[in-house]
Amino acid sequence: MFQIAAFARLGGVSPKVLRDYDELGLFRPAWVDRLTGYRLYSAAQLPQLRRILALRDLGTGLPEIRALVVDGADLRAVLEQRRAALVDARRELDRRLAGLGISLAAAQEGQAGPDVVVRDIGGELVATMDVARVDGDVGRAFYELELRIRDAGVRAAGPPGALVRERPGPGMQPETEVFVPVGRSATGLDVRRLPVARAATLLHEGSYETMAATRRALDEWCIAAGLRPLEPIRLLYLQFGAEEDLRLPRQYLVTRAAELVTEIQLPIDG
Amino acid sequence: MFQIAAFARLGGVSPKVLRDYDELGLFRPAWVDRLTGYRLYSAAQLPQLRRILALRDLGTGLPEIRALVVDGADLRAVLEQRRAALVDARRELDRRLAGLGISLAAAQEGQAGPDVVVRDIGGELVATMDVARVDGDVGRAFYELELRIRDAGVRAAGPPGALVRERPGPGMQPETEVFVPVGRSATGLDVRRLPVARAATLLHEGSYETMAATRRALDEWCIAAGLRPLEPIRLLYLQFGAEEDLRLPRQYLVTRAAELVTEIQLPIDG
DNA sequence: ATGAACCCTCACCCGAGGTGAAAGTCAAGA
DNA sequence: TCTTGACTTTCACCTCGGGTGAGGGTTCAT
Repeated sequence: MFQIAAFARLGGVSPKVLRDYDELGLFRPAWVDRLTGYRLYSAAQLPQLRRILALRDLGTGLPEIRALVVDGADLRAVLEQRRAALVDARRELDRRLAGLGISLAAAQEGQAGPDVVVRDIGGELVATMDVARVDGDVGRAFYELELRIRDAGVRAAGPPGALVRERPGPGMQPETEVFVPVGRSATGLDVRRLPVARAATLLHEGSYETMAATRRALDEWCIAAGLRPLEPIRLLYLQFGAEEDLRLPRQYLVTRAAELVTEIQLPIDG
Repeated sequence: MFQIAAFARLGGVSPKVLRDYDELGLFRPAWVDRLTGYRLYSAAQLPQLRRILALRDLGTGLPEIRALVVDGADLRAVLEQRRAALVDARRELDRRLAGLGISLAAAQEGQAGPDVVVRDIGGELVATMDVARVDGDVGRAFYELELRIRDAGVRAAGPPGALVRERPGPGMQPETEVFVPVGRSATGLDVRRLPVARAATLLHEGSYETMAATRRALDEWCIAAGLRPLEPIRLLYLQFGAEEDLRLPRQYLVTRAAELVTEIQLPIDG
């Protein structure tokens, strides 16, 4: 029989871990001295501890390990699930490393890399208007859309945006649809829910005239990260200049071009 | 200006995170209402938040992010360090996935996979004896070594083991050296410190006659995990049968072959 | 005036342990 | 027999990056 420190050394863990596992009912000592409370472990217990540690290294939670080791739950199901989780983690890791490479290359030249954030977007209820309906004039499309929203007695619930299909087909012009988040549907409005999607997002600061460069940087980032960009992309006008009678919440208005903030959201596959 | 919930949505975080970052001094709202305590954020702050989130996604700790973003520490050094950490994590992840593949294949056939644990070993002070000095008789080598240790007035500090060079050279026989951990050096003993190394470890239960199969399983595991095994391997006799007058701590003694426990430690590269 | 949707602080919870205090146990050596 | 040092025990509190909920204040539209 081994005292706790000796056994912990054999297992490659700390005594505290063994005491915690004892308390959790996950791994109990072979013998506990009634008088002193000393925990004593046998060498035959070591393989069992090793199994627990192997599962733990796979990222299995302690309660789940207990279900497996103590209650005899289905090992294969858990292993399959752990594999899926590890594969996901690996993909995520690869993406981070690729982005890091770009940031480091930029840092080499004293610049800052693009702060791309991959996250889930969408799910908002929005009122939409196709820009083609007003001769391709985005500004006027927003104006008309706001007018309609006001007429319908609805309030904008967030910053406005646009869905852009950059390559709707060979030789075709980009198709743009503008939208404004709304709280509820109403007659006279084209209201639908934006699909939820995973997207690589990058902020563009300043004039819209320099946005193409930011758009390209996002594309390059995605390609480096091994992500396949999808259509349509989304633009979110987080801070924009507009006529006062666009009845958007005041907070999105700004006058100086340098203060414009636009988010480019590039949906990705997987 | 945005209230906290709206700004949190734009950043893709929860309001609690923004409040925590404020308290940490990591990211403060552009304006705080004196009367109500309401935090108000500007769109111009969003890029800064995104930078923080990008660093966080790389696994940078919040205090370190603060050093970078608030105190203007050296970004490149941190990025390099993060890259090293991520590369390490990726290697670890690949290893776990490979081991998981073996376990799943075994589970497919209703068996249990080998519970290989990769960890750092070594660093102990040991008294050694070359088995060649007693005509290759391992049992006798242990006996002689124990005798010497006793004569030197030293106590064994742990289970005995062996260093085995399985392929010392083309056409050569394995070379074995036995050792016993000791607390201190003494005259008449060959005492040295075992080198610290990263090793894939696997327990073998039962008779020594079936140990070769366990040894092979460990080798296969390493190859699948893309690890290069090194020499010499270490065997640790965690529970063994021996004559009573080997003055090892009583706890390592056992009589029945089924209760023998031996750890095979295969040093690996990286 | 009232309800809904915000906001504030404060306190506690999670996992998987690390750290340290106060006190008990045990074996070897003087 | 006494001391010393290396063990052990329990208990409580800390870590990190948040989540959750209570209790109470504010703002806005109806």
